[in-house]
Amino acid sequence: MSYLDELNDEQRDAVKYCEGPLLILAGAGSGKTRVLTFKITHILKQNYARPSEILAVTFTNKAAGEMKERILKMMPGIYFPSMGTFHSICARFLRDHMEGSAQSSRFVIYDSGDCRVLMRECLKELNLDDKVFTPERMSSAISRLKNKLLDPEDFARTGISYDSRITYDVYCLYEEKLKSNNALDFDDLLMKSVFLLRNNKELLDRYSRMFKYVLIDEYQDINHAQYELVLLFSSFHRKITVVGDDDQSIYRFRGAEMSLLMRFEEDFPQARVIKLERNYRSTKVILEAANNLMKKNRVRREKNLWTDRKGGEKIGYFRAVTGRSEARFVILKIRELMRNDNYNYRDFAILYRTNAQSRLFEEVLIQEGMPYNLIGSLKYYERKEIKDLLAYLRVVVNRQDSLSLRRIINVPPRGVGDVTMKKLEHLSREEHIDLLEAAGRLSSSKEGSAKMRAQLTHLVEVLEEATRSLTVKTAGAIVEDIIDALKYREYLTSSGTAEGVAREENINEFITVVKEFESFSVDASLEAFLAHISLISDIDLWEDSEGRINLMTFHLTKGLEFPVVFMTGLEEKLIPHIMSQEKEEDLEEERRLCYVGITRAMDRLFMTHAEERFMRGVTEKRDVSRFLTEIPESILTLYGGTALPSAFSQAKQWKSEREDYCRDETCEVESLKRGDRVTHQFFGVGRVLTVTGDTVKVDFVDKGIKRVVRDYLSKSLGNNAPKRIRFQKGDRVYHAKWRSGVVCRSDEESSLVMVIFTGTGTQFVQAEELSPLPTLQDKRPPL
DNA sequence: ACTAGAATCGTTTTT
DNA sequence: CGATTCTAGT
Repeated sequence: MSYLDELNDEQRDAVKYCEGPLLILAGAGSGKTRVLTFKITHILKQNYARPSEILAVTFTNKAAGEMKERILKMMPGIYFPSMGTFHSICARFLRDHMEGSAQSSRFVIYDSGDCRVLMRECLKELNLDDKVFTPERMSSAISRLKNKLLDPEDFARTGISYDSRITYDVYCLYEEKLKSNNALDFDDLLMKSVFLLRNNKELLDRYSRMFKYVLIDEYQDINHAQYELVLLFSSFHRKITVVGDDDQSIYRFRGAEMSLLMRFEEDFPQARVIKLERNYRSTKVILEAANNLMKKNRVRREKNLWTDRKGGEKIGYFRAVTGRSEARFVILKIRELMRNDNYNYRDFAILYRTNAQSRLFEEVLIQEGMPYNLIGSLKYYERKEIKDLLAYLRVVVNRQDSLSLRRIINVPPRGVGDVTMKKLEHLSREEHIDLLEAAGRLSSSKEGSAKMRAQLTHLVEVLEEATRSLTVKTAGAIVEDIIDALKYREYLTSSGTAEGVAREENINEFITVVKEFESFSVDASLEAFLAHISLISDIDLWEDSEGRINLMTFHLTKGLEFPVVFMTGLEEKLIPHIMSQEKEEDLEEERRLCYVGITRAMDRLFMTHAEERFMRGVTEKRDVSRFLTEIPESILTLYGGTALPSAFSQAKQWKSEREDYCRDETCEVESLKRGDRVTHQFFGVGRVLTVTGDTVKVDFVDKGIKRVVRDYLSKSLGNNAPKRIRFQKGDRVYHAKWRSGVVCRSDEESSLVMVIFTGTGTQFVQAEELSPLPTLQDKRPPL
């Protein structure tokens, strides 16, 4: 059994124990993924079960994919039907078995944006004060209920206060709307699965007998509904393996209950418990920082994470003046490490608490011409034209989806406005027909203009025709049909604007995505495509082999590791976040979040923060995070900054870098003030009006008042005539709004440039709005 | 019905 | 600051 030799004693125990329930308490970096994959391989090799008899739940689809890949390397040709996230497994389960119940198997999955729209409708209908009962608050209240498996009736039995009366009304209406749209939200996927299993003994029997082994990863982050699901699926064989680490529980806000991990032995009294405490990932110094931090938490299992790796570099600490100089420090440090220690871009992770912090890093990275990967800005599916297209497709699959129909009923414009919509809604309610049917009827009546009716008739026909072709055509073919029939391209490009052409490009990209899906998916139907699209997460799309610096939130790093990690924005109000500083449980969760970040680092760790931060238009003073002060001074190395926080006032160790990072702030920045004469590459000569953070408002002689990023200005000494720059295919460019991109086409005549932007896709912009960026070859680390 | 400009508002993490 | 919603005017 050669594969078992690669494991340590505890890991091997965990792999070989297949007789009953098992709890693996796996500290950070202790090789839990390895244990899980080996265990599944072991089960298969020993013929304890077949692949279809194993239920394996991971935290992301990506993790599931990697696990499958690794097992496939050891045992080629295997297919695992039940390996994935709770949500994807449940979606599949419901699609297979919900036929005949309230929501049919053709349901669509509403994302949080869709749910917000739906919730807004509810609140409006109930005439609730939307200052007090905001869609966000009500949504999260209902989400909590669903995670606790309480349907409106269950909830009604538990409380009677005025607020809960309102919640009850909202919940009922919200559910009603979901039902009438034949839609489910994320929480429904879990809750309805549990209800289905509870109410259908035959189904429960079948599934629980089928799953001879149930394995759950990241058990510390499961919520009540998921827990119930685990119990149900494993109820027959009770051969359940869960892996978790209470110190890494960071999803309380979405219902995760750490206590479920804590009480596993009570739920399964005969359970074995195996602790994996040997860390293979990090240096001793990094573990010491992590362990010291976690000692401060009260609610946790005692543990002793250890490594026999030698000490390693001390943790780099940098206190910057502004957010921008913090970013600059990080990027220059990366340069230096690449130069001295042969690191590749992909070895670095820049981590932060909130997505808003990524901006500064992006800006500096762009300036420096360094490639990066921004994870968690899944902008693609948020683009208008893509959402429109998805809305069409949803209606095709599920004509009851009135939310989606409403979105596209007047796109392209068909003369359907508020008045017509009101009529349609009325008709739909009176006649008990869906909205699409109502549109069909109205279009053959005498109501409204003839032109509008003709166009409505066409729309209904196109959609219904697409629905009929569902069984015979692939997703891609249907998408193309609809785009052609509705002249969607023409609609986008008719305005003749650059934006329109860019949107058309995005449509092409979408078609490519659909076709790609067709080629790798077993099921190439439109339904399958829509289901797939709505359940992929940010991290699923991350490709780590690309040779780019990685930017992401602390939350998204779970399960990942990087040779060099930068933890940034370690300030009070950011981490612990201002919203999580009051309650002890919240605070402890923030500390765990910090712990998760620290334990991602393999070789080197840097912790940074800024004295002041520019957010939402104002600059605010910031204090160092209490978590940073919980790390012993003795394992920190202080890099230059303007001052030391009081907690470190004893430390004397200063580095020569100091001057480097201060220069940006004190010299260049300080020197730019109102009245200064400046030159901009494209706008020419002007005078500074105001300086706000990183943005400077300048009154240009030729171009008038514009706001530009400070870095693209230089103090002007003479009358440097601005040159017009020609862009060509392949040039890297920067745009104030869309940020970095690569030139695709350039039209001399109109000075329009087509750019594919990293985050936002294709756009057409005026050449004047672009600044050239150094190509990767040009920009070597400075010596 | 549609549009452009004004006003408002929110401060986190995500399947 | 920036995204979203509201409003007034065509």
